[in-house]
Amino acid sequence: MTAASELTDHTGYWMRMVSNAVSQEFARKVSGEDVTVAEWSFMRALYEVEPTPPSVLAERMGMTKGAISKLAERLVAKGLVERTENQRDKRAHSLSLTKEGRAKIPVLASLADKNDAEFFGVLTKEEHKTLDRILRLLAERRELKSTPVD
Amino acid sequence: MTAASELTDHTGYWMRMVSNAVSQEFARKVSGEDVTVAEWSFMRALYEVEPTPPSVLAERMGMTKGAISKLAERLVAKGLVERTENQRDKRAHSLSLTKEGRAKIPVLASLADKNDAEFFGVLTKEEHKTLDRILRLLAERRELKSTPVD
DNA sequence: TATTGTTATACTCTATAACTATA
DNA sequence: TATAGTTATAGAGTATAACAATA
Repeated sequence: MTAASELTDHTGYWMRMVSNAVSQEFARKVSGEDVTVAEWSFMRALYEVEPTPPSVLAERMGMTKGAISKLAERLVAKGLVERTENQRDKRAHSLSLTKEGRAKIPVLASLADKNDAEFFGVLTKEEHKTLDRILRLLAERRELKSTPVD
Repeated sequence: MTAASELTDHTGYWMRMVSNAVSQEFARKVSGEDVTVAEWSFMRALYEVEPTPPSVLAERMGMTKGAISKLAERLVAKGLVERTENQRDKRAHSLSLTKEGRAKIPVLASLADKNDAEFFGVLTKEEHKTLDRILRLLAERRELKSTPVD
């Protein structure tokens, strides 16, 4: 096994390349809705769940509290997310989508559908399903073992 | 088909999540070698190929000329990449790895192996192979149809 | 004029670390 | 002291656009 052959075998390399292309194109699509990819991701994580504290969101999304804070601030400013105080612990609060935020989800989801179709449409149904299953498996594993230092 | 069920079906969403986690961890690993993820990707693209003009590299990597220029500058400063003039066309030049750059490749590749093992080791051999094949297929397709505007 | 590449500028994403307020 | 969250700072990554040199 030479260095050269190893070089063709890095899944992470190809994943980054593909993921970047998908995200870049998706960014173009959602920019018309005045939303960024990270914002969509954040809103999605809040869809159809109970109001969620920043700390929980950070763990779920694999981001630091600081990053969550910044994103939340932007989304609150845009009127898409709101904070609700925690009566028991005045340090804490929870985040949830506003009515407008919820209303925007289907629009963004349909853009995501379109983007998925563009990029993954070349795959057979079977391949696409497999890819999806594997990615979710990996995402779940990640959640179990790693959130960046804060 | 409700909005809720669509929401579980975005491959791009999961891919971004997994890819970011993989890249972040890999960034930590290569930082000890004073190299970033994008730099590794760049160096990799130059490994075992003819000296390559920035424009070709940009297309191959799905990046703009400007981004390539900036990366190249940094790698030249680090002594890992060098420019060779083009005698026929004085506007143009080609990029290639220096001796030190080439020497660094196996080290970085072994870190990439380790990172891959950490993240994709949970998969069966068959799943891993399938994932790899699909990603490459998608990467090739991307190259055919899209390079960002410049 | 068209093309190769660089430079200037700006913005997103995200981290680390210091800090504030509350517990 | 410990914890929840914010803020300050910084750097990677990458785009767009204006530019310079050469063709």
